[in-house]
Amino acid sequence: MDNKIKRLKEKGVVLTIQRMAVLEVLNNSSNHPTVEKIHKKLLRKYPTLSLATVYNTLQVLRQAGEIQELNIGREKRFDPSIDPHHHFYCRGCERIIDLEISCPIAQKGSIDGHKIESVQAIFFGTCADCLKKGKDNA
Amino acid sequence: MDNKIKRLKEKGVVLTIQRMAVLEVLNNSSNHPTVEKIHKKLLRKYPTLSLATVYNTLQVLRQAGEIQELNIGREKRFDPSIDPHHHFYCRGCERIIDLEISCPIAQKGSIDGHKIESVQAIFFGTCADCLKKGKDNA
DNA sequence: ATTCCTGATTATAATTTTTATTAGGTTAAA
DNA sequence: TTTAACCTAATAAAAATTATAATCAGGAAT
Repeated sequence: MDNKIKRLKEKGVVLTIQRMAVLEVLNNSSNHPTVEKIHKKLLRKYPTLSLATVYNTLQVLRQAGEIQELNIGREKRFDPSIDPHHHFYCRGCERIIDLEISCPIAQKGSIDGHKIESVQAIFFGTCADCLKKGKDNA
Repeated sequence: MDNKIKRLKEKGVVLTIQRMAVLEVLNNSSNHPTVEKIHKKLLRKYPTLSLATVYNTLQVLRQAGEIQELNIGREKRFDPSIDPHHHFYCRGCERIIDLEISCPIAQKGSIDGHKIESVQAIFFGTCADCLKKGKDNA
C-alpha cells in the first residue's frame, strides 16, 4: 500500500482523500469487487462520494499501473494485485479465485512478432467447494 | 459449418432462418465482431431482424458450445472457433488477433482442486504492424 | 489575505450495452 | 389440422459507463 502511494506520487498523480479511499478499499478486498461494490462500501464512510469519482479514480489507478481491471462477465472487476497471476471463475458460486500461476508465453515478452505487455487469463469451471457440494451440473 | 449445424440439430436446437444467418455471419468473420456489428451486417439481408434476436441467438449458440464469447473491452465479442486458442489485443489498432496456442495448465483439466472447463487468455500489447509503424507508445 | 489557475469532485444527463416483456407468428409433433 | 412449444420482433426497461457542467479545493502569484 505504502509502495503504491509512493509510486503514484512519483508519477505525479494527485492523491486526494477520495483516491486514497478507493485504493484502500481495493487493497483490503480479496473478492475482486465491481465499481458498484466499491462505491457502496465507500458511501458508508464518505456519503457524498460520487460514482463518477470511483470510475475516474479506478481509471487513474489503472493507467498508473497500480491496479488491474478484469473483464469477467458483464461488469468490470478490479484487482489490487499487479503481480502476474490469473483467475478462476466458478460457474457454480460465481466466485473469482486467484491462481498463483504465471503464463510461460507471456514471460517471453513477445509472440508472433507482437509485443506482450500483459496477460489476463480466466479459467472457467467449477471450484473445489462446489464440486464437493455436487453443484457440478455437467 | 455443416458440422456445427449437425451438432446443433442433435442438441435439439431449432434452426431458424435467423439463427442460421447469425451463425453464417460469425463463421465468415475473422475479426471477432460485437453484437452490434453482427446485427448491422445482417440488416442488409434481413431488414427486420431484431437486435434481441441476435442476442438470443448468440446466447443459444454459446450455450450449445458452438461459439465462444470473449470479454475484451466494454462490449462482448464473438468467435466462431471453439478450438483451444487465445487472443492478442493490440492497444494500437485495437485489433484482436488469434493466437494458435493452447494453455498447458488447462490441458491438465484441474488446478488447485478446481475443475477447468475452458480458458480464455488475452495478451495485451502492441502488434507487429503497429510496432513497425512506431505506434508503440511505451 | 486575496485572486487566479489548475485539476478533482459532484450531480446529473446522456449514451451504450444488455436483458426482460409481450403479442403475434412459426414450427413440429400428435 | 389442431395443439403446444418455441421463436421473433418490437419495445420497454434495466444495468453499466461516459460525458457535461457547475462547484470546490489547494497552490502559486500578487
